[in-house]
Amino acid sequence: MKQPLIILTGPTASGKTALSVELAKRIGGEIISADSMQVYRHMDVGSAKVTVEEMDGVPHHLINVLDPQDAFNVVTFQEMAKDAMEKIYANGHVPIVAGGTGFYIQALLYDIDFTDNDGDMEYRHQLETLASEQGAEVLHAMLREVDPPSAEAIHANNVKRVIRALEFYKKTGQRISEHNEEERQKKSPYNFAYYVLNMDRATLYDRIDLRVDKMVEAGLEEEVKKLKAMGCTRDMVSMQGLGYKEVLDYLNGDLSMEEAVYIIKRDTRHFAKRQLTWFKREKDVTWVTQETFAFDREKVLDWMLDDLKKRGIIE
RNA sequence: GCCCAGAUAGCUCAGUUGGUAGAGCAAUGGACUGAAAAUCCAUGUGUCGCUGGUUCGAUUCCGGCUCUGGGCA
Repeated sequence: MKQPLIILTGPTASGKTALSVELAKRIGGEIISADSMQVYRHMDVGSAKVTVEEMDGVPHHLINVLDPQDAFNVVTFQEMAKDAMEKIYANGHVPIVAGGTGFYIQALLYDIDFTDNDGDMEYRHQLETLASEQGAEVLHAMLREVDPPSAEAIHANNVKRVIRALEFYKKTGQRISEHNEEERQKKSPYNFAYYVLNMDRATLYDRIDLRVDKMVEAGLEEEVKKLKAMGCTRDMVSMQGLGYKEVLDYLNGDLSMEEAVYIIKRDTRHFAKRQLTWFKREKDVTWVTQETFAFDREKVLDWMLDDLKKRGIIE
């Protein structure tokens, strides 16, 4: 018998957080955050982190578990999330994965195998300098030597992914293109429902702009100042978050606050669009268009509960 | 009131020595399997302000008008 798993996602500012808490309360669920920024402590306003009041007594996992100096990636996410799931099942509860990082959701839902090869930082840096000194084409040519299908699929300018493909080959002796092909065939080991919250694009963009303004009012600048004082720098994973890198640039005198806010809004819109592209491609997703429920949370919940029963995920 | 400079894609602007036009940004679509709030790719027709004239042909030259900046009174 497959274990139940509920996924509740959508682009930023689509209302995931509030809905996930309500859903958890109704079905006896616990929440696992699939968010690459809310894992970090001291990063509350910029990551739009759920507050303790908002949690309303519902257990949340993978929130405030790392320091901003710590690295975070899919693999650690997957490990931590699987850990949390075991505990939740042991409690007799249903895990609700809520968060906007599609890649993380995929890794968990299909139990993607990231094999046990460690990231080779030294090799990465070596390739990075090679790329910056001799150009991206050189790296791409190297990849074409060892893994032609990957070279075909990955654009030469996408240095990050070219490096990962090369690193994978070096560490495992296998082509990442073959590995990906195998993983792509996987069926989920869970009895799941994958909800994606969405709404009219213009409405979403308005909400994003409004949310960024609220973040600034809520003290984004102060938060980043503290992080900077703690020694956080742009090269850290945590400081690549939207809102953080821009305010850091502002604090370093490279931008005016006005410019920083403009960029945060713009890039958050771009991000939301990318999230949507990801979910569109993901199979087995159930789209939840907010307009059809007149943006009424109760109505959405009623519909979801009904849908979950039909799927046999809850009783 | 007079003088000068503008008026071209949603925005900022370039350009056509007269043969109906192009960049950046925005926007849209896409990729993604150990950096993913990251990284990367693709897509550019718009009464060239309005109106007369010159011309085979005007967005481009000339006149008038309207609007917007700036300057002088």
